[in-house]
Amino acid sequence: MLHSDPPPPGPPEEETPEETAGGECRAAGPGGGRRRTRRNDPDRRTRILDAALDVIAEYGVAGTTHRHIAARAGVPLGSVTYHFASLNDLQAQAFARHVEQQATVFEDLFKDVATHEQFVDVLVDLVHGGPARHRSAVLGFELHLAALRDPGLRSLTQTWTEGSRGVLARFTGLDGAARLDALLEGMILHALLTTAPESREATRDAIDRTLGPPG
Amino acid sequence: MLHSDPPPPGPPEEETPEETAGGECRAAGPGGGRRRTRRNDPDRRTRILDAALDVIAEYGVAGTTHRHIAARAGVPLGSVTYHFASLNDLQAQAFARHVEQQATVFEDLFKDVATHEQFVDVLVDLVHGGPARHRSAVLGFELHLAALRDPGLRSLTQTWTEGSRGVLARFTGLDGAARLDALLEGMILHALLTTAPESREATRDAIDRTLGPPG
Amino acid sequence: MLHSDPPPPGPPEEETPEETAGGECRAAGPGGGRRRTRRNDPDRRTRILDAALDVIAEYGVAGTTHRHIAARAGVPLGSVTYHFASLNDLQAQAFARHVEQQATVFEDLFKDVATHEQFVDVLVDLVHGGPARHRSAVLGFELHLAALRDPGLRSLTQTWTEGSRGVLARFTGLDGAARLDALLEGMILHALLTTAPESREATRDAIDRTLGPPG
Amino acid sequence: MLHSDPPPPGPPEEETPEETAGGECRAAGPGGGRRRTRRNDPDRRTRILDAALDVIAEYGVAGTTHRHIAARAGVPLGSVTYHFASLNDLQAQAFARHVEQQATVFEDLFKDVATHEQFVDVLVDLVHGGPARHRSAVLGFELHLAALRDPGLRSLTQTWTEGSRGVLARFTGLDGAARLDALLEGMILHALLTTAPESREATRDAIDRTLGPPG
DNA sequence: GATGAATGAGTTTTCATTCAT
DNA sequence: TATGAATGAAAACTCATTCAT
Repeated sequence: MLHSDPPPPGPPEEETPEETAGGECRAAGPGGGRRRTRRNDPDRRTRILDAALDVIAEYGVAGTTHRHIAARAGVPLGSVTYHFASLNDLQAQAFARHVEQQATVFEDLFKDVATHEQFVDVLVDLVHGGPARHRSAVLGFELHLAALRDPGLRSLTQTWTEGSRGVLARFTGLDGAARLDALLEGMILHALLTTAPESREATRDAIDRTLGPPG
Repeated sequence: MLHSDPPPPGPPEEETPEETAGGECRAAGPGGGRRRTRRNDPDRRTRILDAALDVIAEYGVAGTTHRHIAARAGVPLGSVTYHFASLNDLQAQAFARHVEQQATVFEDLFKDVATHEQFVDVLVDLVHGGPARHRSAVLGFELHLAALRDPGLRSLTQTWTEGSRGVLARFTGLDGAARLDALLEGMILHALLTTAPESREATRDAIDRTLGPPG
Repeated sequence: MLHSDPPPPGPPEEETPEETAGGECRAAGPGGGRRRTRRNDPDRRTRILDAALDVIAEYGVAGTTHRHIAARAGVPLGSVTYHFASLNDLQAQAFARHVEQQATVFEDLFKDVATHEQFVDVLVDLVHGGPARHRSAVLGFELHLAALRDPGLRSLTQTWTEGSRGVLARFTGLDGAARLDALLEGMILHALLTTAPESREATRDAIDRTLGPPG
Repeated sequence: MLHSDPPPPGPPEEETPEETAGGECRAAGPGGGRRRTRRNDPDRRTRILDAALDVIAEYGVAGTTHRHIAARAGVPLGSVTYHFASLNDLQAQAFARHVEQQATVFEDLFKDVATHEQFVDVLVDLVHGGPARHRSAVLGFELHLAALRDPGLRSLTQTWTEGSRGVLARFTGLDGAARLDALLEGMILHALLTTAPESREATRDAIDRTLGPPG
């Protein structure tokens, strides 16, 4: 449920080239031999996915088109439709990549947390992340909205929620994690939109209450 | 920040009547039947706005088109572009209408609340509102996302937030209202998506902690 | 063939209200009594015509629409369609008004011409009229182009040509007028477009040759 | 400034083929007939440009639409918008092509001119070109009008004017070329519109005076 | 008489997707 | 394998015109 910006799309993790996408209608060439001219741009697929995430974050799902994505990725239009069977497919895979990345990022946030104090500090940072977290926060909400209408995306939101709650639960227990999850989500959304941000103290207070003894 | 469904928008589902009018001036004999074009429809504008909200709720801002809206409102396509200068304009006015309506609805929810018990009950109902609240909840989040990119919509989200916080603050004080607002937002979003809803008790517990003494 | 800007649309010459246009399909009311509520804006018709000429000059025939004209004239859209049966009609009548006005203007230009010297001076002024003549020059060429495709406008161009040649012929004879007419037309067109205008001397030279003894 | 008709644009008049392609991928059995979609059409772009010029000549810039052009070129509508970013763009490129073509045509007219007599003969032919020159003459004036409003087209009219004057100047000197240019322009415009064409002798006379000794 | 509302046709443009190469 | 060309569908929007009031 939390998000921060993914590493720059330089050298990503060399996705397995299982081409589920593209040209699934095409008659297989004679012999189906796997020529390897493709090696010259091995991470184009992931470049496209990252570009798609950029576009979704900037223009919303409504403004996401093959052309925008191709332009952002710096690849020809045909390359996008070649690598992904449909725009829906591409969006789904992009969101999947985002969730995967954010799971790691989120996990790492708490790597060095030893005390409750530190734990809360990290959470407050998360809410007050400012522009640095803008992209990932927006992507998170876009995914939630999209999942509302596309059941195929539900597994992603579920994975995400479970993952982040799992991390939080190590510090709060399962119930506290659920409460915290909701609270953070709401506070991040408001932080994105407000012109008068809450103080860090107010944020900390809200978190403390959620984690403290029942009222 | 809270929402429930507005009254059903008049008689919808009446697909575009496909009126083949035009240029019949010289063909109609003295016995020409009087076609029932242009019914007097004084609140067509608002019907279109309600239809737009329906469409946004169902398909998202991404899937909102003049055609969808016209079909849903039971008016010809040209009628939509006649009443609204652009699709953006229409969306903005629809959201404005939604915010206005929800302000009233939200206010009314607490009209008869006398005790703290009753107050919390209403809040829990809000989160667990089920399909009845689906439409307004979705519209709320769509508006938030849209406002993220269109500064022109910010005043709406601000009005909304201030309004609902104002109502809540009568029971909780300003700070409590802000905390509650965020918490409810997050819980409603999760309630929309989850397949395993939280129990009412868990929801009540979260609310109680947020309103109770600091941890 | 020459043109300069018409007088400001203040008090025009009170066109005869022969409403050939508008609502020709409407069933005449009982008794067809001529109520006189219309007297409150007697020159609205001509205001619309002048606005149409403005729009044609500025945007070309291609950009001429009821809406543009209505906006320019400061009248409601319905008023334009009420006074003129069709857009074509309106354009034709606007061009007719223009030709009529320009005939007068052109005539007046030579009112005080006594010598050949003065005559040529006026012609040179005409070509070098600058922005003051821009509108009428453009309208002249728009009319010519439009008349190329709409034979109904031919009588206007013919009237115009005959009129201006008639005036010129008083100083040059018929043949000279025809030559002069063509030369001026070409020079005016070039003057409209060029960034490096000819000198007045060059213009005068060209006129002199055209009027002088055969080569 | 001069113009004559380009070679006929390939095989026109072949209305849009109404190819109902799309999404047949899963329906075509192993014996599915091989539809002859997408013929290899390397100069479709220029065919569209020529069609655009035809349409402009026939209906004017005002009547030039994607649909008209597509129909005239015998290509589907989408093909026109694929090759040209906007209708303005298309018009500009079409005009550019026209100017380019006419430069050559104009040059060629004078290729074999050896004497002054022959030179004047060619000019008189130009003015009295009749229907054969209609298209290019109209296009010339349409371009001039369009350039009046779109500064981006000014370079075209400038190129054109300079080019034709350059050719004329070889026979007349620069000043004479400018005078001749204007005179011819005006005479061609009048020739297009008049129902009573001037005699060739009158045309020759006007040219002679323009080229002869100053009056 | 005059006009705001209304509408169907048509405009430009965008776009997902297909396919020849 | 990869891509530029191509295309049908549909999007947003414009507009001449009609008509109830």
